Amino acid sequence: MVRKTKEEAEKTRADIIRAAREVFHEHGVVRCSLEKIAKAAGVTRGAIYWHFADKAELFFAMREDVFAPMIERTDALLYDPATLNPLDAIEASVTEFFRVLNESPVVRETFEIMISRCEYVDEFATIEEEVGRPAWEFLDKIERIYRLAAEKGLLRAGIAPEEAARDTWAFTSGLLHLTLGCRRGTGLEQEIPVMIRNHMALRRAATVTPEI
Amino acid sequence: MVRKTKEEAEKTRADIIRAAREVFHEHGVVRCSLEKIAKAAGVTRGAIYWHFADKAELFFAMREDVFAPMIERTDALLYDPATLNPLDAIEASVTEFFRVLNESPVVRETFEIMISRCEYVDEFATIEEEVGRPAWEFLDKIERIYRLAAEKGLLRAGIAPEEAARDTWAFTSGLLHLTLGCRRGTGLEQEIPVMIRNHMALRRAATVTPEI
DNA sequence: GATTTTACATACATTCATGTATGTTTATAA
DNA sequence: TTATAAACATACATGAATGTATGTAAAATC
Repeated sequence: MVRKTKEEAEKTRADIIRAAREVFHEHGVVRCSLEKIAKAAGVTRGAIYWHFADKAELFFAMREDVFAPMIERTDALLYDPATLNPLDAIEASVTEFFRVLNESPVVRETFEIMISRCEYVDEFATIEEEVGRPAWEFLDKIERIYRLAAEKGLLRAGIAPEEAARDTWAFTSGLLHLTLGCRRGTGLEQEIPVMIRNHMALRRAATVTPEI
Repeated sequence: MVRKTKEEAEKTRADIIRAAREVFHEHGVVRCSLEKIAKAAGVTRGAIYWHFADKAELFFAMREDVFAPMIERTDALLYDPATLNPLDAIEASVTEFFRVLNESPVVRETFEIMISRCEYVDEFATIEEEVGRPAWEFLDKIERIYRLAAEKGLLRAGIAPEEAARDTWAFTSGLLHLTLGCRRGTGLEQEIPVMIRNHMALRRAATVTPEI
């Protein structure tokens, strides 16, 4: 059999993306061949060229597969109307991001590929812009939220919202790179929630702890 | 003429490293060919294979060329006995790091290559460990310094030295990745010293500002 | 001054990856 | 029911890139 139904074709596409992730992660995006990906997916290169124009497009599809739900998920926490303190929203969103990152191998592998297994040159140079965009959007988002917190008097006195936003932005990005770059087992993963909590605590306005 | 004097050979080696940096930066470490580097250096592949075993060794030599002086430079500020407040030492060291990064094209290109133009797989997987090592050593260094600051009562009350170290560590790493990842001209570079200053200011113990 | 290396250049063999062109079968629409 | 086109597999042409083997001329050594 050669011609498949639409569902079967979709499964083939998904198989290719899954195989691409595995092979990209093990051998690098530029270095690996489409032949290797095809074999890992149980198809031939013909199938890959049917579903994707080239390796760059396959890479982008693989990324989108993970990125879109991830952003949706963290944004939901960032903008959750039930959260009264905006700083709690930031803390919850960032914490959730790293929780998923550490618990989902697919997500983790995808980020590892993007950060340390891809050369952003030539056709991939334009992709770098795309890959980096969420980070820049995150800066805008938390800046607005920090401003909100400031208006509510929940941001520590003496800290400007823009300043807090850039600091948290750098902190988050650094945490991401360091936790991915490190060999597993240094125990950094367990510390992350505490680090985030401490980071945010520094920015919270002093409150009177209620006596019981 | 074929056989060169030792100084000429050293110049050839330096030329190759310089060319490698250019080509790595433009076309990626894995993707580019040694032929391209050879041409950019005005030699043949024979010369490269004479001076270096393979591309990985050339990459490593290029990195070391920039890394070693950089670490020496920042460590000098970090451990400067003339600096009374340890937090000043951290601030000076980090600020200097980013100053050099932004003012020296060679340094900047080298970091850009290591961060976004190299796939750390196969032979390069071991190199990743080396590339990441300074970051981990930096964590140890500033942790000790923050502890010193705490002993002197210069660290803000309520912050543990280890906690401060990890936070600054992530902040610095994030700043590096964000400033390199961004297209030039967003003006982030100018903001960096201020960001560092603000970051450190948050960690300084409250002092009585002397009245004049 | 003869010999040995050094510091490369040149040539060669091999391997591999890409893109496209061309089948081939079958779901699907008419 | 037949024509069309989807969903691939196969085959081919092409173009690198790598590593090594070999050549070679001048510097260094003796």
